Amino acid sequence: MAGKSKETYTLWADFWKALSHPIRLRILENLREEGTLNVSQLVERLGIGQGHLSNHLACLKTCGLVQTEAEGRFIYYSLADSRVPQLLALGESIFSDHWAGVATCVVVARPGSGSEETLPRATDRSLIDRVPR
Amino acid sequence: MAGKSKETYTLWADFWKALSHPIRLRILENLREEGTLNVSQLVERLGIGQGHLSNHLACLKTCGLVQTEAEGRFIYYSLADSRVPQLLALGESIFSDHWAGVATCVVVARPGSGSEETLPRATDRSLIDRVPR
DNA sequence: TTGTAATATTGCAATATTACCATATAAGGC
DNA sequence: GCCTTATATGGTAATATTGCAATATTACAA
Repeated sequence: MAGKSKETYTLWADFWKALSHPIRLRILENLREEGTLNVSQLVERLGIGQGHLSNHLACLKTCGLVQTEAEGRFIYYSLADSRVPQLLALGESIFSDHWAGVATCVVVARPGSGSEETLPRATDRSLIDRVPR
Repeated sequence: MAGKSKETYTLWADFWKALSHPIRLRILENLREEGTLNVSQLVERLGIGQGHLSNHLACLKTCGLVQTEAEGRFIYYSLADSRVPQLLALGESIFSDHWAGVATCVVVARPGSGSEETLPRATDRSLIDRVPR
């Protein structure tokens, strides 16, 4: 029997959910590239409403993926620790080998996730270049 | 600008969703411990309906987290490759430092994920009922 | 104090996901 | 062929999540 209780798995699943949203992933990638960004800078980069972004930031923070530092009325966000970029890199590694399958998964893929008719954009070299044809 | 398209982030988020369900995590942990299990063995270990399990297994397979080998009428499932247990270990490492926060995250935590109001759970009558008044 | 910019919180309609059941397929033995 | 077991698929009611707009808070400067 696996050593954890059912409740623990539910909570652990909730942790993974923090990574399961395109906006939250874009936030993490922006922070990985830039190191530190405040909310206004993220609003600008992501092109979404401030309130909406704020909800996602709160989620990432309580789940331990980002940390904040207040400076005057600006709040600077950055990745919480070095395990976070490691986790992103490992996930991306597996994902990039299986993105075509993910797009067909009825459980997980949304009705516009990519390969319904058009497979991921040709602008995305980092992934496209690995795709077998 | 982060190098990926919005569509790619959506698909990547879908990949993480494969990890974001307690039953799918329990499947992965059982496979990590046992190496290989068929569907009937998993039904028994998890105590859920076979059809329900089958949907989750299909999800894990198309997302590249598990692989199968048919042997007669049995289908044996195992983790897809060595990156999968690495990913689980890294995720668990971060999660175990932040589970209390995860439980409070409005975006991600379900209404029964664990410590709604830190430890002595409201459902724990044995404690609550003792409180005078 | 008042004004204003930066960020957070809340309410809710629209949308997506889950759990369960019934049914379908596939393989092996008789 | 027919029966049984192992696994997969489809429909759908119940439930959970998202996106957005309105509102609240906080910090600073004048």
